[in-house]
This record gives sequence, C-alpha cells and structure tokens, in this order.
Amino acid sequence: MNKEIELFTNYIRDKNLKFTEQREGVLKTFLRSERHLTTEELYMLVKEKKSKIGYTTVFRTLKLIEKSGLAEEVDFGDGLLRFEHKFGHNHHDHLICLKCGRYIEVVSPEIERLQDELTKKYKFIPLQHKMQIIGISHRSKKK
Amino acid sequence: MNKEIELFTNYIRDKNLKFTEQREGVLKTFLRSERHLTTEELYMLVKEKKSKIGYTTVFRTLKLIEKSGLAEEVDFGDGLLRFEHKFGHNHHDHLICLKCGRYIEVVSPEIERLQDELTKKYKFIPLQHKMQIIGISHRSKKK
DNA sequence: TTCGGTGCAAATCGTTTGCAATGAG
DNA sequence: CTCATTGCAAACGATTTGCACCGAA
Repeated sequence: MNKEIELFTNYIRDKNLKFTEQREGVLKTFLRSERHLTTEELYMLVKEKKSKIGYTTVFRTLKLIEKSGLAEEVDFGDGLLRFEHKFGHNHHDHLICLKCGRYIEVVSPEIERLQDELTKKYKFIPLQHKMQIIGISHRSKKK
Repeated sequence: MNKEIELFTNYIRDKNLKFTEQREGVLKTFLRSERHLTTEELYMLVKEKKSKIGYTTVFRTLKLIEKSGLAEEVDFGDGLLRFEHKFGHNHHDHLICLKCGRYIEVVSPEIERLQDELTKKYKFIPLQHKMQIIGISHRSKKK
C-alpha cells in the first residue's frame, strides 16, 4: 500500500495540489477495501474512522484517485458508480453474484485472444472491453 | 414485423390491457429501428410521426414491450436506458463504436464455451452475461 | 498570505410515479 | 359505463457544481 500512497502524493505534488487529511483518509480506506465500493459505501467507511468528512469530498477524491491512475470506474449495471484498484492489477473480467453482491475477478487468456480475433474480423480498433457474468456464487447457493 | 405485433397484441389482450394508438406507434417505431435506441431517442422518433405522444407513454410502453418479451434492456455503460429487439434474435455480444455510437452484434461460440468453463471452475451458476468491446469502428477510422 | 480544499446546499440529469382528465372496450 | 391509459408535473436517486469559509504550503 505504501507504493500506492507514494504514487498518489507524487501526483498531488506534480499538479500543485494538496495532500489533506481527508484525501489521506479516502485513499487509505479505498486501498484497504477489497470490494468494488460505491461512492456512498466508501463515504460511510471513511466517516467511521474520521467523522469530519463530507460526501462531496469522498466523491471528488475518488475522481482524483482515478486521474492519478490508481483507480478505475466499473459498472455493474445497477446505475451506481463503483471503483476498483488499478495499480498492480492486471486486466480481468468479473463474475458478479446477484445474491451476495460479491464479485470474483477472473482472467482467461483464451477469451482475450478470441476477442482480438473478433475485432480483427470486423476491422474494429478495440480500446477497452468488459465482460461480466452475472449469476449465483458458490457461497450463496446453499442459502 | 407482423409476427411481433401479433405477439404484442396477444399479450395485451391476455392481460386485459388496451391496444392504443400510442402503443402501436411506439411498438412499430421500435421494431423498425435498427439501433439500440434510448428512451429519449425513441420518443423523438415516435413524435416525428405522431405529434400527440408524451415521453412518459414511450417510457411505459417500452417497459411493457419488454415484459411482453419483445425487448430487452441493454447497458452501454453511459447511464442511459437502451432497448434492443429480443424476439428472433439469438444471444450476442456488442462491439460499440465510441465515435459514431454504432454497435455491431457479434457471436462467438468459442467465447461462450470458455465462459461456461470459467463458471464451472468457480462453481458459479451463470444467469446472464454481457461482453462489450468498446473502440473505433472501421467506418469511423477514416474520419 | 495565497490558492486549492472542503462541505453544505442546490442544480442537474435520467428515470419513475401521482393524479386528474381522457378514451378504449 | 368502467377501468386502463395518457401526459403533465412533480418526486426520485445518484451525480455534479457553486460558493463562502477553511487550511496546507
């Protein structure tokens, strides 16, 4: 996590911005979280630790973290803004559980290869791609 | 298109609903459209033909068409509600062009198979899946 | 001391609903 | 005649912005 914090503070310094207590709180809480949190969820978490923070600041800090290259927006199709860690994470797709909201990050090199073939076939220049499989996870089956 | 209209009127009758001029306009315009229209876009199109219709009616009729099984919501990640034809269309994925907004529907049986393998590996019960490749289409390259 | 940061409140934007008037069956 | 439909206006829920005060550098 220290490498990420350093990266962020460098970004901040480079842009003549300020590394405030609030930004530190949001960044650390974000980095510690293992789920794909919505802005609201992260706001709640940061607030638990540090009572003095507003939703707007969390929102703006997440956008800033995104610009710094440490986070990326993900869309699970429920109309909510979510972020995931980007630094040190390779590209992956998602299995999303409808029951528990949990996700599993997966990678399939064969699928990636077939996607490339597809785009070549259609003379399409791929910039990014998303694949999501929505269903019920192993854990939630029993319930 | 007649088969779809019949299917819809049957659905309407079955539920003791009414087949109004507005619903007919929305359904026909929707069926004729080849793109993944947003509610707003469809509203504009219907209005061109039939000046007497409100946004709300288009919205509610689209939901109704969806319930009848003729349409399905698609999410291109821009926070807008879009619908695509469902009847007579097999499952497919999308190549979405950032420049022209156009999409290409694609199918890759190999990718489908690999997706099945993935879910088995994680003991995950798949209910639906989405795959989108975002980029620049052949047509838009030159511009 | 100087700008950028903060957070409240308010704007925005698309979706959704309440309700009185309308019209299909 | 009855009950679903219509469409305006207003509610909604999440994101985004304006602005006056605050605080890091």
